[in-house]
Amino acid sequence: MAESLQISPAEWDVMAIVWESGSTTAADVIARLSDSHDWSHRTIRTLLARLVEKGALKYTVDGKAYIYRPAVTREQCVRQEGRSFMNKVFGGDVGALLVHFVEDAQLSPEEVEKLRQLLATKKDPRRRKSQ
Amino acid sequence: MAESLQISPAEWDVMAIVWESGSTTAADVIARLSDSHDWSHRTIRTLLARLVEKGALKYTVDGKAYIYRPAVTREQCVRQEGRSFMNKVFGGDVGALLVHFVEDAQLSPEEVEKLRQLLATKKDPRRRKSQ
DNA sequence: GACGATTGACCACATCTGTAGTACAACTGT
DNA sequence: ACAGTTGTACTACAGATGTGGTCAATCGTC
Repeated sequence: MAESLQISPAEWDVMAIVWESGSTTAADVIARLSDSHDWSHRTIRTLLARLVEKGALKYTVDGKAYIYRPAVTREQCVRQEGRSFMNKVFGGDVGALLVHFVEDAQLSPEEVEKLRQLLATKKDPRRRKSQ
Repeated sequence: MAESLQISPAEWDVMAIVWESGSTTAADVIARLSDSHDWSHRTIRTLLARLVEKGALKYTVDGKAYIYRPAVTREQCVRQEGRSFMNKVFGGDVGALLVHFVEDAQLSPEEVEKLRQLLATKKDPRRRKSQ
């Protein structure tokens, strides 16, 4: 199935809402984006249409309006975006990427601990498991 | 100074070389990119010109050719790109970002250990800082 | 049943990107 | 001094992106 979807930053904001909702209408997306963005509803409708065109969203008709649903999973897109970012900025070096974000970020002690535990499971191959 | 430079993926490949070299000529960049990319030298010259125009590179004239040098540091750009990526894909949640990359990546035991140590310095405020 | 609000379809338009081509000047070898 | 080589400047052009307008169908309302 359609690999390598190109989702632009503005489109991500729309996808984020649809992923979160599972299924929504344009009106809902518009309402939810109005807090964070100063976009015309036209703009958002255009983005929705483009996402459908790209195959990132699908819709069913419900009376007058469309019900939008994701056609790709968030994980899929995150993985893809993540890889292309990693390649672009860190030349594919995950280690460097992680070091950068750990250094740049303000992590709470809880997050640090969580990550250390997560790393612990990565260190020991026996606990790696399931591919 | 000039915040928010927009450096495209293709331009990053060029910048990567200039950052690494400190200062180079177009010919050198072209030569070094020929391994990894199948770009016409025209394309690379265009990218160099655009980067100068954007203020990411500067040059001095040396006889016939230009000597290009970075006008912005790699760290600056990495930080900026990192943040916009984090905001776009992870809604600004560094923790989620780190978890994602740790899970997605194949880290060598050495890398895991290095990261755990790095995290250790983050956890304890007393050891923070030290450079 | 006409009317305004809502919604999708289609259109527009400037800018950015990827990817080059053309023109022209300078340096170089003979 | 002239031609080839090399380098920069200017131009091109299609597809992606951000941003939004016009139009016509539809739906609820008076």
